[in-house]
Order: sequence, then structure tokens, then C-alpha cells
Amino acid sequence: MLRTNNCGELNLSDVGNKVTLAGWVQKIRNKGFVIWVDLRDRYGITQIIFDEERTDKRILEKAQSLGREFVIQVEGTVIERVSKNPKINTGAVEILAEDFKILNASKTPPFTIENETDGGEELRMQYRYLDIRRNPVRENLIFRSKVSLAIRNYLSAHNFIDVETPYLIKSTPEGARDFVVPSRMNTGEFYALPQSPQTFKQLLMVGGMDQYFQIVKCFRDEDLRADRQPEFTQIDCEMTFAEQEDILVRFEGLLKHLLKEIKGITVDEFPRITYSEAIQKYGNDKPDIRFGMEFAELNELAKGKGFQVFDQKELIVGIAVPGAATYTRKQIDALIDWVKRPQIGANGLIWVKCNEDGSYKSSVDKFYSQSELENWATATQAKAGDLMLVMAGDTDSTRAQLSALRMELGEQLGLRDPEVFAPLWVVDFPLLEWDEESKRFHAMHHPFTAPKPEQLELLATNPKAVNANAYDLVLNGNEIGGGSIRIHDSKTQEIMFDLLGFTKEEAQAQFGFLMEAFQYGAPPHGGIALGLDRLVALLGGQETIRDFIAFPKNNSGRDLMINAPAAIDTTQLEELNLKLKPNE
RNA sequence: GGUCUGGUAGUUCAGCUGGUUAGAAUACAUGCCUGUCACGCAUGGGGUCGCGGGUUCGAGUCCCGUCCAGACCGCCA
Repeated sequence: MLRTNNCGELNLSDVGNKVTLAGWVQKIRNKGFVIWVDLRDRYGITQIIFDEERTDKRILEKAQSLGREFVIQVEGTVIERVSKNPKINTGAVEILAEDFKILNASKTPPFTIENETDGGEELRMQYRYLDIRRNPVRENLIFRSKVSLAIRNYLSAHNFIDVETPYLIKSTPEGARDFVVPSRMNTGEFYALPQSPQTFKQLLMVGGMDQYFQIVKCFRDEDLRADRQPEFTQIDCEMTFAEQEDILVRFEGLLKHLLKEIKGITVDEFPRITYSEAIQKYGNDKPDIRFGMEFAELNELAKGKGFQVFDQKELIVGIAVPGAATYTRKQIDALIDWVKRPQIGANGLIWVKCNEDGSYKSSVDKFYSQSELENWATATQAKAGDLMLVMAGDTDSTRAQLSALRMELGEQLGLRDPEVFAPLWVVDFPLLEWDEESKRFHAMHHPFTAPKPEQLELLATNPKAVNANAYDLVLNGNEIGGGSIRIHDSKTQEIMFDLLGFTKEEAQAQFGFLMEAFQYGAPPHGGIALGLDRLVALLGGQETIRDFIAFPKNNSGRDLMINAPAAIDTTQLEELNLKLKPNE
């Protein structure tokens, strides 16, 4: 070993010991008569001292040549410091250097290796290996490792078997775009990287594995966001002979276990709301329930009072913003501008101040009496001191807009505390979703999701009305997992493919293997997949997942460090029998 | 595919309605400093103002295009 100790462990009890440390030069403080070097490794920082009186002249001189991020090995004696630093573990001692070796020099790094670095996002990605030397990033990765281990422990303890499924599989038309890999040995044919191991885990159930899990990379060739990467990690799980309730209980248990193990937080039983309730009360299917501001529909109260803007609208819906009655005209105008931004796309916003004296002041005083506004307040549960905000328009987009506003206000009012965790289940998702563009049904979850058994008949007559035993696990306004009870008989699966617009031949070509498997005693089964990156980020108190991934891609799917994707050699192309279209 | 924001020293940024030699902090280098730990002090080097075009007597600043980065909408079964 090049070291006897790490840089985070020496203290007063080691005084007098001869030690050898190795690490990176974090900082050099050269006072002339004495040079201090902060030596850093994963475990901490230990101060090395070279001084005029006690250090060999040649060594002292050689120490002048050190620079930031040099890798050195130091031999010396642990001594008690004259002036101690209570901020670090090793702050009571320092190493009086007797000799040292430069194991490797370093160029001056392009940004500071400090907790609060001066480096911008782009540079940090380009030099990710330097970024990982910084405490926050390193701690995030260690945190992820801890979460991952806790997941494995929990699932193992509950009889789940970790099985690896292939990455080189087949492209499917449903869902996200596939990343595609040309096959050299099979000219003109392509593998696709899995968007999820969905069909394989179902086949494992047919294979009798009973309970399966895998912490697995999935790939989707879609545009990115702060919380979306083209390759991401799922905790993929499936259970045989399980009903929805069994799965909810087991995975509620998993999240509770993680919150306890990782955060030391105990949470009560997770609330459950239906999809339609979520849409109605929060305007989206992944509500943040750390705060209220639930939607109140005001059609009955607000229509037919001469305010024409409202009269023609499909939906009038409002929320009560706690304590915001004191907002100035300017603050309210800012909110109005905010919802009018093209990203939100609202036409406007009606406001009603609920004054402390019980009176109401609104932007629609001309049309509504005090008692009518009071009815609004009752509906939105607005109290004195609150501000009601009301939007109107067609149902779907108005809900989406008010939902965005609700989240923004939650943010502005500090109601989205990252150390508060409010998980919930959203259940009873519709099975299908009508897509105007392609004029056909899409699977809301995926095409293997089973309709509710009691609604099987409806499938033929009114498919829109059919719900599924499908569920999402939502945490603080983020969907962290989703799953369903699956179809396990080939007949239902055929009906489903038919509804989704597959011809018999297409269904056979795409998923024949699955439907065939279902004819050999496929057991009832269901499962769930949780997004590990997002989960870890949320547990770590952040909403951007990039700093919990060792080597993330940027906004446009590039790895700035290795500069991927990149062109490939013509010989490689020839080998694959591919030709690129010339650039226009 | 779209909307918005940004690109100026190694780095993070300032630079107003266009007007001398483009600044600050930090990093870097050199020197000083008898207990530093965000050390301090002094001095110094460091710039194709993303790129291309245009307007103008004059462009970091205005206009057009383009590239790059970030946030969001669409998309993400």
C-alpha cells in the first residue's frame, strides 16, 4: 500500500505515530517560514506541515514546487496542532512531513475543486473526473450507492431474485423512440436497446421466477430535461400471483424502508387517490401534496352572472393561495404575466383578495357581489388573508395551466420543502388514451396492462371508459414509479393489440413470443418500475438528477467529456452495410 | 419541432441610451509574511468580447444568420 492511513481518520490518539498518507493537494498555504498543505482523499482532509526548523531544507524547498491537485505521498509524524481547526475531523492534528514523493503532477484545474465551485455546468461535465473530486458530487454518488444497497437488501429480504435481462433486444412501435444498434452478423437488421425490460420480466414470471427485481439501465431516445436522461436506471420489479394490493403494500414498504434507512423519517400509510380525482383536484396525475391549494371548480357559482369571459368557458377553476391577500398589484401582475408565457399559454387570471375584515376585493367586482365571492371562497376553502386565483378555459388545458401555477406558487411560498416527503399512490388509471394525431388509442401505461376484470365487457363497447389496475407512486410532485397488473392470457392480449390498432400480423411479428408464452400456463402477475435516478435525487433533496449520475449527458444527449455521440469510420459503416445520406 | 435565457481573462461575472487603452473577483506567477486553515500584503502576466455577415465615422453593445450551453413546451407506452 502506498499509505498507512486515509486522510480523514487521524486524530489526537494517533499523535507520535509515523504515518504515510497519499492524496491530492487541495490547498497550499505558504507562509515562508512554514508551508501547510491540505491533503485530500475520499475520506477527508489532513493538514501536512513543512517548517523551517523541523523539516529538512531540501524537502522544504521541494515543497515549493507543489501545485493544486498534485498527487503526493507523504511520510511523517502525527503531531498535535498549535492552533486547531474544529471544522474538520482531523483538525486537531497535522503531519510533520519528513519526506514526500510526487506521484503525479497536475495541470492547474479549469475550475476550483471546492464545495462551491466556480465552474459552470458545461466545464464540470467536460472534466467530470475533476468534478467528482468535489465533496457534493462525491457524496451524491456515495448516497446513491447507499440507496441502491438498501433497495437490494429490502427486496432480497422479501424473496425477490435479481435477474439480468438483455440489452440488445427488438424495436417496438409503441412508446418512446428506440435507440437502435445495427447488427454486423445479420446484415440490414437492428437490435434496439430496451426502453424497459417489460416483456422479459413478464416472461420470467411465465418461467416461474415468482418475484424478480433488477436495477437496470433503460434507454429512450427522447428529448431531455433536468430530470430526464437518455439512459437512466430503473428498479424493475415483477411479482407472480400478486394483486394490485400486494404490489402497493410491498413497494410502499420499500419506500418506507428507504425513508427510514436513508433519511431516518417514518411516514404513515400513503394516501391513495384515483387518477380522475388527481386530475380534478390538482390538475395533473403526479400531485405534490406537501401543500394544499386544491382546485375548486366554480362553474355553478361563476357562470351566468354577466361576466362573459367566464360564461363561454368549459371550466372555471380556482385555488386559494394562503396568506397572499397582501400581494401588491405588481406581484399579481407578475403572476398574470407568468401564466401568459407561451410555455403556460393561459389567457389570463382572475384574482380575489380575501381581506382580513371579511370583505373581498377582486378584478371582477363589477360582475360579482360580495356574497357571490364569499361562495367562491367557501368552495376554494380560502380564509381571510388568502388570495383566490381563478382560471377559465377548456377543461384539459385550464387544469394543466392552473396546475403549473399551483406548483410555481408552492415554490415561491416555500411550501416545497425538500426535507419533507409526501408520497402517495395514484390508482385507477384509464387503460387507453385517445390520440388525436394518429386517430387511434394509445395504451396509457403500456400495451400489457390488464383492464379491470369487471370492466372487460366494456372493452368492446366503450373502451375509453375502461380503467386499469395501474398505479403510480408519486413523491413530492414527481412520478417515481409506475406499474400495473398485466394481461396474462393471449386472448385478452390479442384484444388489446387490436384496440391499439395492430393488425394480427403486426402483433404476431412484434409480440408473438409473448402471446405464445401466454399459452403455456402463464400465471397472473403484475409489477412496478421505479426511477432510481429521480428517487435518489429526491431523497437527496434535489430535483435535478444529473449530479447523482457519475457521467451524465447534457441537454442535447451529448457526453461532453468523451464527446459522444460521434461519427464512425467508413470501414465500420461498410462492415455494418450502412450508408449515410450525404448532408444537404 | 417550438418558446425563452445566456456565451466577454483559466473560471464566475460586470460592462447603462453605440464613443479613449474592455473591468472586478477568483485562479495563476513572483516576492514578503513566525500558526495558517476562504490566510494576509505587494507586484505581474493573462482577452479574436462564440463564429459569420450587416448597419454606422465608430459595434462587446444594434440587426440578421449560425454554433454552443441551460430551462421549459411538444415528446417521454
